Amino acid sequence: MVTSGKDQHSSLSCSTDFSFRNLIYQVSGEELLSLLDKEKLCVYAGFDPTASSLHLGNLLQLCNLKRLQDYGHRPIVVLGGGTAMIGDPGGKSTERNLLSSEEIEENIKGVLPQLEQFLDFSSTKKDNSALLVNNASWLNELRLTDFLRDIGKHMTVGQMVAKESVRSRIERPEQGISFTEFTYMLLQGYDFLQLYKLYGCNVQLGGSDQWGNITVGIDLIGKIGAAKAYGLTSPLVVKADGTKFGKSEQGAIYLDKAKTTPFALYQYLLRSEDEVVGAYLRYFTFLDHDTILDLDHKRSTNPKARDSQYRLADEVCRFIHGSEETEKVLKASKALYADDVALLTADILEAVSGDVPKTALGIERCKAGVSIVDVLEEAGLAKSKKDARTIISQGGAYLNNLRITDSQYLVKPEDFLEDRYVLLRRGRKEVHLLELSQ
RNA sequence: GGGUCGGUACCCAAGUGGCCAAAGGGAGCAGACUGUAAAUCUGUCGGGUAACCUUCGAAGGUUCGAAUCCUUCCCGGCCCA
Repeated sequence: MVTSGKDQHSSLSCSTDFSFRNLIYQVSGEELLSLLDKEKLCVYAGFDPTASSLHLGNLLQLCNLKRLQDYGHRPIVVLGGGTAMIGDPGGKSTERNLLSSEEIEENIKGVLPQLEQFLDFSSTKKDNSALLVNNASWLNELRLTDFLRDIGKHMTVGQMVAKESVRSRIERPEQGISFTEFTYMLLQGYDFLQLYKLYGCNVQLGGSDQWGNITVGIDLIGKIGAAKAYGLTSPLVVKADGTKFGKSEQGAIYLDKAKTTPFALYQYLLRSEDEVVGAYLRYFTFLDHDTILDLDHKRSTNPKARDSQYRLADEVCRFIHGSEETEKVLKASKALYADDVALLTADILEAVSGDVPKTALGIERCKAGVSIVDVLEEAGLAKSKKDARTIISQGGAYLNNLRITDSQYLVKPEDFLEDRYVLLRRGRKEVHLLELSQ
């Protein structure tokens, strides 16, 4: 289908691009694909502010909105200030703890600027500048009796119970589902209806777990608005072992650099498995098809070079944190993972010191020598002294990229490169900077 | 409310008076091999350098000695009302 040729990308149709990238899991109405190519549509995706930052799990929908904007469609980002009050039962096996409105308010403050950075909201861009709305603005105004008459009347309990998100919870009596969460789909459906009424928006994007909620909206628009609306879901993004993408052992990988450093984000992506990196390149980058196919080819012929992983990490890091930050990360990654100690100049460490967790060590204490075990524990690289000893005895502790094998080792001022920094590392992954202080 | 079965470390799950910090599996962590991948293999996996300390739903009790026996309580499943 997709042939080579340098001019492909610019002339590529929207639906072809989405198909190539394997972004289409379910569509309601096949004609949506041709509409995407022929007309300028208004599309939306929602994000519930359940944390104070977006995370990698949200990235796919953000990229999709951006792609569609690039093809001339108008994206609407719905911030779920209202729906976050209720909690989506989808994807959860047990009842959620409700967030307070203060927490949601805080979360919105964090998420808002992030959303604004990924799409073009400038009004100069003729008619498809992005729009950001908070569904609290209509949901919190909604009167229960009106809602039940106008919306609830159109849905049967049978339909609602049949939705996967609800059924899976009901079938397991020990989990159950509250009426509150049961109602969630109606609120999301109402969102869609509102957006249709206010902005003529008739396409909703989401992950595959959103399908049930999206179809509720489509039904409502059909019944109340007497219009045709569409839904498009993307596949669930998973890692090679089948678990959800975007979670590390420490927790979610956030897009906020205060929560997850650009360095950590870059490293996370760099470690993507061969089996899935091709999919990630399609999902999360804006590279043209030839480049992606070329990377596929290189990966199968010379996997050792890890071209795909490097490119993925680079592209995504640039997209999220910008080029300047990414250059620093590249430099840091190169230096910190080099076996050559000579590369570890204080300059480089200085440059990366913002990207890597850091602990101060007093010079007076240091003169007497500080046990490596204590240092590892204080830096948080080991959760206890025993853990620190274990790691040392197993050969997983490094000081300035040299393996420490003696748990009696004392850290002294001369270990500090140019009297300033010591680079600690646990295993292959976790690095920490020690800074000499007065 | 009655009956009954259960609650063990991050999760699943053995253990039913001393040999139990507690089998086994999974996850995690580290190492080897590699490519900062996967698979595989090895080690580790409550805290403490150690003596030892804290842990088997909670609190008491019996005993030289309790995860294991007794009492009460809390929580969950199933059955009956």
